Amino acid sequence: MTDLTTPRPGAHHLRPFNQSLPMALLRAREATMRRFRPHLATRGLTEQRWRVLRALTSAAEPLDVGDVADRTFLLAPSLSRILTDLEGLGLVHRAADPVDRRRALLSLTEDSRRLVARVAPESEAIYGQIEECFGAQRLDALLADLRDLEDALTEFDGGGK
Amino acid sequence: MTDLTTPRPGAHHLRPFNQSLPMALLRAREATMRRFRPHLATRGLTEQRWRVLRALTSAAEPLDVGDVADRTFLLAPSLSRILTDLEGLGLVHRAADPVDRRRALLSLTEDSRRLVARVAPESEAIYGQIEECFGAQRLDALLADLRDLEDALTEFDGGGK
DNA sequence: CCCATATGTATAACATGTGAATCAATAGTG
DNA sequence: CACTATTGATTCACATGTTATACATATGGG
Repeated sequence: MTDLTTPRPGAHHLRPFNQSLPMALLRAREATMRRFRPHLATRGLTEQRWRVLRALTSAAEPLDVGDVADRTFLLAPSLSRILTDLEGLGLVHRAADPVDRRRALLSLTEDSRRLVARVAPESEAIYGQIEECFGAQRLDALLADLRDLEDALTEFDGGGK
Repeated sequence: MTDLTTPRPGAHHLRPFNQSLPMALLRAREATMRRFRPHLATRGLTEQRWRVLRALTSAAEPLDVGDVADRTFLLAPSLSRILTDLEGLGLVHRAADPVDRRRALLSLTEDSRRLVARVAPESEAIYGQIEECFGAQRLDALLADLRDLEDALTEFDGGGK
């Protein structure tokens, strides 16, 4: 039987790449999102739009674009387009910060609050199914490991960015 | 102290979404890929192109497009574009399957074998750094958990797709 | 006050993700 | 053999990811 895991001298070795970390994370995420996407789609929401609404929902004060970018893990160009769309749909209100007019202060509209109130329970129900499938305690442990991994990898990247 | 984790009756509950599984997976993956992307970029490779080359490298026989899609976890439209690019760069050879002329059989060129031979060791070195940061055993455990999660979530999706 | 620099957003350009539609070739059926 | 359904692959349309760039406003010296 051929050994696929041990490097042979003189030959470059590549681990079977189903087992590579980036692929594993990608596959796990895709399996997870497959549960949520159809549900969000029925409300005209994409995953990213939903993330923006959630970030604004959980904030007491209006947030500027940079705040939302950090919390949603969206890059500025993507976020800029998404905000334009959400504003067009009447789900987000944009206003210039009176103190620093470079900043745009973002807040939810009444429509979007109602939308969030409808979507949130269904979304939590799906999350509950996932906890049930995988085990709530295991899921918590996995989340902790993922955070540790992120911290370990980010630590030496220069910290700031 | 405000309880942020228990749903209150009458109010929809949303878990603080840094703690949500999709976000955790996204962040962990991004932290990981930040390590690999600059390295691949110096060779003119994107993450996805590299996945295609790896899939073909690890296969003994030429693969058809569907095989590569499954192994790389790329969707057909993305893969189709990437193959066009890779063919244009002289890194992949496309030939019609003589038996079933719908299929395109894909194989590496000599150029791409040389490229893989140069990139693979550097890529493995980065992987080694990650193992060092996080701990090799912990990493293995994490990979196993991720696979379990994927299996648990996929089990009831209808199996086939 | 003027300038150079830094910072917050937005745009541009290209590659990929995602779902739907298309097209060619094959397989099944009568 | 003709007709239809299915399959492998591509193309289309649109949203997002990613990097580099542009633009406006602020900030900190001279």
